[in-house]
Amino acid sequence: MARLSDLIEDFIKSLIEEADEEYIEIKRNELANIFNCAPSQINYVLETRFNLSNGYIIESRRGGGGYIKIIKRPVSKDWMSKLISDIGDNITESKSRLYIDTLLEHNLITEREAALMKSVLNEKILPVAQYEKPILRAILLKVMLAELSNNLMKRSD
Amino acid sequence: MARLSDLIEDFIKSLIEEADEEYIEIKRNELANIFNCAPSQINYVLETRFNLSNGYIIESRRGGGGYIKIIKRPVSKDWMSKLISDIGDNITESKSRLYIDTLLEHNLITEREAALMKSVLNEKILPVAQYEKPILRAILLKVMLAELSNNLMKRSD
DNA sequence: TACTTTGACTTTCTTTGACTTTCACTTACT
DNA sequence: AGTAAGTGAAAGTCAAAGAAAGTCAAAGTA
Repeated sequence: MARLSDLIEDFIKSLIEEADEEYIEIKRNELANIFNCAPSQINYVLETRFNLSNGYIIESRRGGGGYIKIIKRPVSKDWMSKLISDIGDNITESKSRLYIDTLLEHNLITEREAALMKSVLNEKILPVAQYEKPILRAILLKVMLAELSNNLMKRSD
Repeated sequence: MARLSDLIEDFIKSLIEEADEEYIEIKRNELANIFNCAPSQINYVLETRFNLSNGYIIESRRGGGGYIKIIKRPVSKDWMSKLISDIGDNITESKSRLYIDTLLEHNLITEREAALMKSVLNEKILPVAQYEKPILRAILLKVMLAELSNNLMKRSD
């Protein structure tokens, strides 16, 4: 007996497949309606199947005209995915700077982009406990790399 | 389906686009009439999409012959530092996206930079407790803006 | 035991409408 | 003629209603 969550997962993936772009927008209630389930079930599916480590980014808005946008980041099969898995769950500031400098050296990002990325990874500004900083930094770096991956891949192969 | 506020926003922006000057004058009631909405809806759009932080100034007059003047003003380093202080110590994701869109509109950043910035502010990826997200987001946004403003300064004449 | 499903409650954003304030123009009074 | 009061035409304010999505924990299931 297929789990509901799996059906919803497949459905969303096929929507993305059919779409011209690498993302789709859904209405949570509509989707819940199609599958005749609680709206919060959709959130569960998104959290468990469409999170960053699965290569997806979610954006949403509440209120009238609200929506959920599911963006696919094809980070799986190229060097970028290796980068991302290399980073792991935590990373020091100096290591993360090295990654960024490498991208810069290969002209994959601009000086300003590098500066922007570094600014956010700065040890001093991260407002969390000492031991959590490398964890937070790893997530921030990964999400930025994922964001860039689309663009970078197009140029690099 | 599409938010009424967004339609009105787009309409106003295209009016400014077409205008010879960097401003337009509207009649609140006429505009409300075009969109078949309550006049105060116009105020809502102005407050949320055409405020100072978004790079616009509003001037108006009541009474007979009244009008609303919407002025698009060039954003500068001064504007940026004002924005930084306006942000305060917490901010929602949608507000922060609006600010980034403003930078983009005024050609202070590229599409890729905008995407990069938005990615780290994403509600779903910030790995901290719910109530801390707006706080962390404010810090990240401000540090990136500061970095940009630095960078712009170097370049600028 | 871990994963899934459900539902009550919360938060965010938008839309509407009743009421208020301001302004230009007219009318009335000295 | 000059001022004061009245009138109607704007725009402003604010709170309530509406429309989504988010959260969290309890209950169900494999």
